[in-house]
Amino acid sequence: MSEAPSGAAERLAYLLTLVASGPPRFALSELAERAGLPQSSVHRLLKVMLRFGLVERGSGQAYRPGRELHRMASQLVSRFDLVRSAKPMLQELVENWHETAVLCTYSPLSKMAIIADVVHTPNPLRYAVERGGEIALPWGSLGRAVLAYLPRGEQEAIIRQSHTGPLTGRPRSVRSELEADLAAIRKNKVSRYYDPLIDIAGIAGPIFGAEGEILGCIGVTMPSKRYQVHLEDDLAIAVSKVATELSDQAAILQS
Amino acid sequence: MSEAPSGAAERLAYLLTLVASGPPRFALSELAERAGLPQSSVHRLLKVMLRFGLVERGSGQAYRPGRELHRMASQLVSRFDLVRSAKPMLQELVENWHETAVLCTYSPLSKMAIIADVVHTPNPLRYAVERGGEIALPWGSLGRAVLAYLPRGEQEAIIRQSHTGPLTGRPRSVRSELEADLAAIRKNKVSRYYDPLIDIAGIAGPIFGAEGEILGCIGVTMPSKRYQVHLEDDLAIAVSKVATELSDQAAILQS
DNA sequence: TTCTCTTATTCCGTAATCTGGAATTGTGTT
DNA sequence: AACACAATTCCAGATTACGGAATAAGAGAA
Repeated sequence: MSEAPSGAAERLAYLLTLVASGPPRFALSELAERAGLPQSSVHRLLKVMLRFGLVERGSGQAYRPGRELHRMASQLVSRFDLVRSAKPMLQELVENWHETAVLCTYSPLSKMAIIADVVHTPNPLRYAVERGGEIALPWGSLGRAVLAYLPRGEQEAIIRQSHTGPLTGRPRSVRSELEADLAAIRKNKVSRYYDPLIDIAGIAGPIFGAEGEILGCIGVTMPSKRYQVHLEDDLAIAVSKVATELSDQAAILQS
Repeated sequence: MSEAPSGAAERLAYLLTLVASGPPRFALSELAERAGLPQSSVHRLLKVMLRFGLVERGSGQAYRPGRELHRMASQLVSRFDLVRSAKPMLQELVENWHETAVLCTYSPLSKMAIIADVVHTPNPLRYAVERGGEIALPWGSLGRAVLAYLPRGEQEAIIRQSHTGPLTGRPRSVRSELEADLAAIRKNKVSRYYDPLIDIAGIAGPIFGAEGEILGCIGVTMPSKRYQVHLEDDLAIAVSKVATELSDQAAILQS
């Protein structure tokens, strides 16, 4: 998606994603630059979006995401709001296990997991996990909980195009090893990750939509030292339980 | 917007609104029919939306709203979720005044107010107000609370194109009368409506966004007989207070 | 006010893309 | 296997998109 999209339809879709994830106020030229498109073209498309209420004019010459976009958003969200449903579960996990609990949603466009919500551990030693952060799929418990359940083709593409770890800079583990890990995740319905080298570990469970597609994951992360305490399966079971519960909710509310 | 949109960009935007407000599963032919467009054209556009994750394929040959669309939605909603913020206020209004409380959001596209949430009165005599219902702006306290704050041009267009009331079938009140009512609403910051003929009455307050644009309104509706009880300003003040509070929240969270 | 600078908007010839009916392929069913 | 129905592809005609350059409109300063 890094090449400039061509054709009015593609460009509109592209601009829409930029607007939705961009600031609440923006200039035409700014959007044009972010999009890598000529201003006159962006202007023309913006006029269409304006007519459909997807963007609006703000004070001065600024643009802003439109009310129609917000309305569409709340329509979709009201059907099943993963973030809202998961909130109490994240809190409960932290309550019971004193480790940072994270909810990720998978973005099929960027092929990454995006941190949708976090509840931090009370422990002062913790990672700076922030809402909106992006997680590459081949590393960590969270990413792999998602990766394991993507369709083969998508998996392939993701694994092939990412060669060095985001934190370590090391080449990723051997292909066969990763495959085995993913198979294990599918078998146990839980993703465990432990890397003493960069002192990070975690346990995560996948969340599925109404048609079995992977929506994201929920899990806990911690320094690898503290992971020792959780070698038993009780934390894994707890994580798996909330993940399943969220999947069930998604299935029910869509049917 | 009833004429079939022309041009790829317009059509994509149009399809997007249909998908977002449509069922969680749909067929191409079904969407084509709803859109009033030939299947082959819809198919071509759907392919683009597919590439951007705005729609996805479900089981069988079904389509469904895409995860990217959901992600965009939760990004937007997390900034300011009017519906969520208003919920406790609606409940409080019903608690204190025993009349049905309603939250509307304005849709600039359809130029109507849409019922985003309702908490019903415990009283058995009540109107069947339902979430998702559309309200024409020139009638009732809710509609007018919005209409009063639209830009002149938009107001004009709406008033001119709607001639008979949705419930009564009567011609709308004289232009000058309506203008005076709207001016009064702007002055009092509250919209009062009382129509014994169709036995309906209500009080509503406008909700504004960060840049002063009207987002919707919150109010109470009741049979006109019970309205007598609320002639004093205390209910109006209560309604106005929650409306202002919601506007303030919107302003803060966007800045 | 008037001037200046910045940013948005319009213009317009070129040509790439869109268009939609018809034909084809695919899917699920009897 | 054969059917019905839906999705997908094809293709020639023409509408529309394209973007650089010119113009207009705002914002800010003097």
